[in-house]
Amino acid sequence: MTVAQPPKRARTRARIAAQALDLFDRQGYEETTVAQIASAAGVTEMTVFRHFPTKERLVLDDPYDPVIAAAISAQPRALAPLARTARGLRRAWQDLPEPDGEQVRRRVRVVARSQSLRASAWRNNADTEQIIAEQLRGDGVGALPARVAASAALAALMTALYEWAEHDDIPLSDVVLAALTTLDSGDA
Amino acid sequence: MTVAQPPKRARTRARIAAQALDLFDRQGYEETTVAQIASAAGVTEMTVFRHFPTKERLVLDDPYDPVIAAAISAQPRALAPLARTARGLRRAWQDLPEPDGEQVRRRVRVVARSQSLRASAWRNNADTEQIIAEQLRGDGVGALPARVAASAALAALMTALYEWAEHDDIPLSDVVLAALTTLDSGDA
DNA sequence: TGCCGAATGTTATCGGCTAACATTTTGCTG
DNA sequence: CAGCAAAATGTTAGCCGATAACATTCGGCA
Repeated sequence: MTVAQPPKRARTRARIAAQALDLFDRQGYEETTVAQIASAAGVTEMTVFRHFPTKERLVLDDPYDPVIAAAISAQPRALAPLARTARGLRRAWQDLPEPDGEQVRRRVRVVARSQSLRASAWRNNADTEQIIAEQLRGDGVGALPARVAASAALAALMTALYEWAEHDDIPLSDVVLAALTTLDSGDA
Repeated sequence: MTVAQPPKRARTRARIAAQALDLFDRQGYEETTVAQIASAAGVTEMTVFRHFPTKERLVLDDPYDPVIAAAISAQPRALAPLARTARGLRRAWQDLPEPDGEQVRRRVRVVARSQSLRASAWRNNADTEQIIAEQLRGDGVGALPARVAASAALAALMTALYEWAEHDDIPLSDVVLAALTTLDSGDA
């Protein structure tokens, strides 16, 4: 067993993540202790940290960056930076698979309800923001407008997600679309 | 001594804040320990926490909310939510006193350089964001567009501040104006 | 089966933060 | 100016998240 990760590690990791999400959703993020999560998953605190570098990471993850950058780059350069970013994000969103409902919603809701987690989510977005900004700059936008457009667009997106998570009846795509339209009223 | 706060408390508080800013600026936020701050201020750790509820609050403060809400409300309702917010913020900014340079710049720079502080700054903004959003809603904007516009505008503002803090030569008002113009290209 | 390395457990420690209680300082009042 | 109550600070103890060093168990393949 020298190379690819065996199933055991993955199973433990999944167990921990599941128990964590469960506890977070039921009692709140701050109110849940890593020790609780560990014992719920039949594991030691130490093991939790070996699978997830921080408590936040039990909830926050993000693999979307490349898709987003590409979609933004594909937008016409004639557009204003913000419009280009908004349309790029809209496009990227369409290309992404609609996530499987309830699971994601619970996750987002946990984040939405913890001030500290929302803050951390922002830190998580810093990477994405930088990638967007760099993409814009490479396409001829100045440094400040690039960063501004990127951060504003991401803020809008996050806000949309949080709003969605708290209202069971709205489809995700509608909310995201509406948010991005608030940034850039033009049609795609 | 039953009523108004005597000068001593204020002096101690100021001493702590000053030493903290100094240490943060020189060695970074994460790298500075509350114990260090305390001892630099000739005081106990406990006392630091009695003056500032958390370490973050040694850097982050914000008294601007009311001005902002008023300025946004004064904008014409015919405008799109984002445009109204951007122009309101621009207006509020003009009404505020230009802060006294270096002191503020150091503070912002400390925040800009710490991912975790930037994240916390966002949490700090949550109040302002809500106030802006409520103002917009009261003026006839839907819930989602209101929140989206508020968060996007604030994100833009913060980004401008960070950019400014890292470049000694640019005047603050220029950066802020440029950022808000990226959101809403129309003239005021 | 026996072995090697991966996965987990132990123990100790650090930094931010809180609570309960003791002590000093402050500045007014007599 | 003496004395007193409240305010300000100190002391001690502890919780929680996180990290490090070292020991132990487990899992699968030769």
